[in-house]
Amino acid sequence: VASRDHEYLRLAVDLVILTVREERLQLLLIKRGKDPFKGQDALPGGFLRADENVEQAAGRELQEETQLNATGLHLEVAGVYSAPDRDPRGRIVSVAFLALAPDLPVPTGGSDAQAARWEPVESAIGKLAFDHDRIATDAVERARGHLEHTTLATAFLPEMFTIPELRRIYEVVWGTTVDPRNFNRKIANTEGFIEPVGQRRFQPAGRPAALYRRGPATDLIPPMLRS
Amino acid sequence: VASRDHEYLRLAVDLVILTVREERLQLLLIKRGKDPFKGQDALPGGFLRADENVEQAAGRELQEETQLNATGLHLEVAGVYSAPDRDPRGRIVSVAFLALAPDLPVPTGGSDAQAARWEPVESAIGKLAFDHDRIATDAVERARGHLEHTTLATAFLPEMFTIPELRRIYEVVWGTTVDPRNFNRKIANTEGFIEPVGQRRFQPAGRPAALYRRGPATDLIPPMLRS
DNA sequence: GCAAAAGTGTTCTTGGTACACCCATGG
DNA sequence: CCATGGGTGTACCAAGAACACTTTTGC
Repeated sequence: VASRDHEYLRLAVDLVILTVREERLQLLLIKRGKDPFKGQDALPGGFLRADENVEQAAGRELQEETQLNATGLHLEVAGVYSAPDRDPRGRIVSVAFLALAPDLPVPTGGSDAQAARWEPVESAIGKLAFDHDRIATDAVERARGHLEHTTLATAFLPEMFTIPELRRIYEVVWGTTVDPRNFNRKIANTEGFIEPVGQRRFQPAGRPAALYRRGPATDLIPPMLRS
Repeated sequence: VASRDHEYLRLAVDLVILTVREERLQLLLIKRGKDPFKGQDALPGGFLRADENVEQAAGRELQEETQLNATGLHLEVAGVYSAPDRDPRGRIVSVAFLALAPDLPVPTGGSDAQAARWEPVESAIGKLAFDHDRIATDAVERARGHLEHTTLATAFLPEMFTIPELRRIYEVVWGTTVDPRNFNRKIANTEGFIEPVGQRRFQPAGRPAALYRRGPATDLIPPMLRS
């Protein structure tokens, strides 16, 4: 492992996959199948291979450990964690990725993991293996900021969605309330955020909501600030 | 070097150090003293050592290669570059750092580097070694965005500065003009951005400008948008 | 008709933009 | 007094906040 100055090391990717499910912000966790931390909850992840970059490694690990398909999922680097003693197995530096996913079917366990499941962020953070509590905390805060300045909130929703559903994403992720009347006009006035699909969604009660899909815009100008 | 799946590798840090100098945004470059790319311009940087994290490695390399002191300099991770063939010496993944520095004395060459110097970003980018053109381009855009949402513009200035000097930072980094009258009130109304020091700076002509120092605020709310 | 939820209009206020004007210095 | 640049005041307008009201469904 070591050479001059211990400069050879292994590079891991760890994934913070968030979704909004049952009106709560939830985090994808696996139960570790091996030591160290066997049986404890952790972020999905794994080691970089010789023929891939970190983005490809993140997509592959997501598929292997959770059966989720990474195509179409927004995956971005959220941080680098490199404390020399962060992993008892030796010198391992981790590149953390953040992804926002729609409310997908509960994932099943894959190769290295005994089981994968969604858990609300408040109860998940505080009991994770390695330095994953810190990684998850940082990534969640990054996701909250993204909603202010980008159109990424739609990544939490399926292909077609209503404006009230989009608003609830903001409320759940931020833990605040958002005025439905003002939200509607804000979204409608932002060119390219959403595009009408010409259908409506019927519900148990109340007026049906119009359906939309994602538009081409990525930045939200002016930003939507948390109150 | 290689083990199963070539999973052992070396981790480098590369530094994008920006300053505003002679009314232009400039980038700190070194001329490479060794192959590969010997004699070509590149970003300062080097390998992670066994007993340090990437932030410490970035500060150490900055000191070694450019004699600049990293204490007090804002250093942040700006990206991870991990294409398998990005370095002809083998599998090397690089963590890019961004730093904003005041107009410091021209640095002298250090250990690995034959010479270090400032060069305007427009002429520097396009001729750098490795994938450093890409790294520098990404980091410069990140710095431009920081000025909109944070108070980091003051990092380009010495401890005491005037409001017109701060305004020129925005103009130079963004390549736009900013109305001096409106800029003054915008800054003054942002609690904690700057604090008056009670002195004035005399100049060849015109009314002396009041001196300020950085305040405790880090975020700029509401943001200062580029026109 | 009534409850429930979607969606519109209206007012108020805040903050950005544009620009006229005044202030403080050196020569 | 004039040139030069720093700094203030004011009028206008766009966008956010608060909230009354209308629309469209199921029962």
